[in-house]
Amino acid sequence: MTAKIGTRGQRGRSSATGGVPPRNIVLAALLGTQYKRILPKLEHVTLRGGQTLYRAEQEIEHVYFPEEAVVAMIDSLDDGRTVEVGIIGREGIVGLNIFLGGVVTPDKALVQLAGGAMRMSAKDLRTELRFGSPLQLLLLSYARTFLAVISQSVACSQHHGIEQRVARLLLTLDHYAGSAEFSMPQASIAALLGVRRAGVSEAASHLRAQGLIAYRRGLTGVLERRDLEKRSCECYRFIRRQYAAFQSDLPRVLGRG
Amino acid sequence: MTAKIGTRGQRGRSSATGGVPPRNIVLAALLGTQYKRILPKLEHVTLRGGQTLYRAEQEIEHVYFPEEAVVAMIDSLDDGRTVEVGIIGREGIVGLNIFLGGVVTPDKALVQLAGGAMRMSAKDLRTELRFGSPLQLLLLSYARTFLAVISQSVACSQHHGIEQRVARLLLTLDHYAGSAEFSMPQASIAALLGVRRAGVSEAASHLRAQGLIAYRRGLTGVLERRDLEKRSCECYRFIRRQYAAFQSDLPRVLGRG
DNA sequence: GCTCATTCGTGCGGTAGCGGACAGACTCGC
DNA sequence: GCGAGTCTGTCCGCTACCGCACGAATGAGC
Repeated sequence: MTAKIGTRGQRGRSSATGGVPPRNIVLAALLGTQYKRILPKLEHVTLRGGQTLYRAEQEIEHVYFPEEAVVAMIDSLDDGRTVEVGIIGREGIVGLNIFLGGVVTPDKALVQLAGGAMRMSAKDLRTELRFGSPLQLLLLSYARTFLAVISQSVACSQHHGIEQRVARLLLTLDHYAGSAEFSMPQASIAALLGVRRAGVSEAASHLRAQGLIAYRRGLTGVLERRDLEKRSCECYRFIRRQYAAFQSDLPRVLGRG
Repeated sequence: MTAKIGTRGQRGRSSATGGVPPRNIVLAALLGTQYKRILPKLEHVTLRGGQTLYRAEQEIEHVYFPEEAVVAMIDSLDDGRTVEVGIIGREGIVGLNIFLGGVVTPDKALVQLAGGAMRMSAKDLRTELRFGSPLQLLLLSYARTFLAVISQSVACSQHHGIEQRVARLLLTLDHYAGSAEFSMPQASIAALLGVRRAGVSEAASHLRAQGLIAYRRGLTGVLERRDLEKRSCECYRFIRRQYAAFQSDLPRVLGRG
């Protein structure tokens, strides 16, 4: 039952100085259009797990284009209870609100899985957006995707049980994780789902008993994606479909950039 | 206990042919900029309660700028269970996805309170957006507001009880309703919150017992806003704050249109 | 090898909300 | 005035999850 859990793998990181194609797919989509111009404004950073990128209601300084890193957008209530409203990996952008004309973020952004990301200052992004076209359209399209995903999250937290949601989350993290295992203690899962850690414990041990996942002391891995998807709620597939549509729609969106 | 509930009031409606300032605040914000040009493309319609404006995954034909009408965006799961992800009245727009470059809507749009709305064809909106500036910025800002609201909805459905959420919903409807009472059977409330009607029945009779609301046979009215707000979750205030910020931010947003 | 912080399993009583169901009350149409 | 349809109140057993709490296992640091 401890299969596959051991030393964690970490892939090499790309350089910001060109040559290597960007790992973040939003940036990759800009290859051949704006990418060369914005490249100097991009900076490569390594995000640590647990790092807070944004605090709620605070001014945003940078937008992030994750590579291996995975970031959660988290909404906190007055009494301190939390819930995740979106998981962002190499298919997305952290800092959508800047693009949407805002200055602050309503949510907290917390790094879930350590790894590399490219970032750009909010100021540069605003300047860049004046040049308009490709980046603008891309971000509009991403906003649409994100809106659909978060909308599904409302239904998910209303109607789906803990075990299904744990399965969904682990599938999502596994999808973005560069390695077979990733660091994710049950307490973090509980905070993301907005439930008790004890509830996560029960769900996780149940999934482990069926051989779908493996974990020990915060190191978690998905063993059987297919079967785990069956245990997950429809939301995982829904979200994947949204991101797939986002990507396959890019040619149309950027068509006459 | 049946105070104030009787014949329902309905205010007069504005004409699309100019003169009268628009009742939808997004349109109103365009006065002096784009409004005159887009006016001929706007059409006044009266929306019936229960009317479906969009079905999920269906192509959007019109965007709506509600006046007295109130529309709910509803997410449905495979098993038919539903939940509301946003209530849109005269402060908003139905059809954000078109603006965001989409063609279809992920959610269903269902008219909750009958009333007037202006509408524009999706095609005209797309054309209009090419001219850019004011409308574009306005919609970006609205998208940001909507994102914050829906994000709070996730936390709300995860952490708040039925009674609090019923209070929140009724406050919201009352805010948009032109009349003191509005038509809203418990079954509809239950569908919006994604809970059993029986649960709504208990919550509502509890609130009524305290004299905060009144209702009979689908006709509901808020009697004591202040006290009802205390019974509601923080989400109501949060949402009001977002919309207030949206409005007070309009000068900045449109500043150099 | 021992210590200590972290992580995980588990148990208990309590509760909110579920699914299903039914009866009473009201209202509209005829 | 009557029947049909709608809306609301309520009841049942049941499950999922809560809040709280404690002990055991693990692994990292010394």
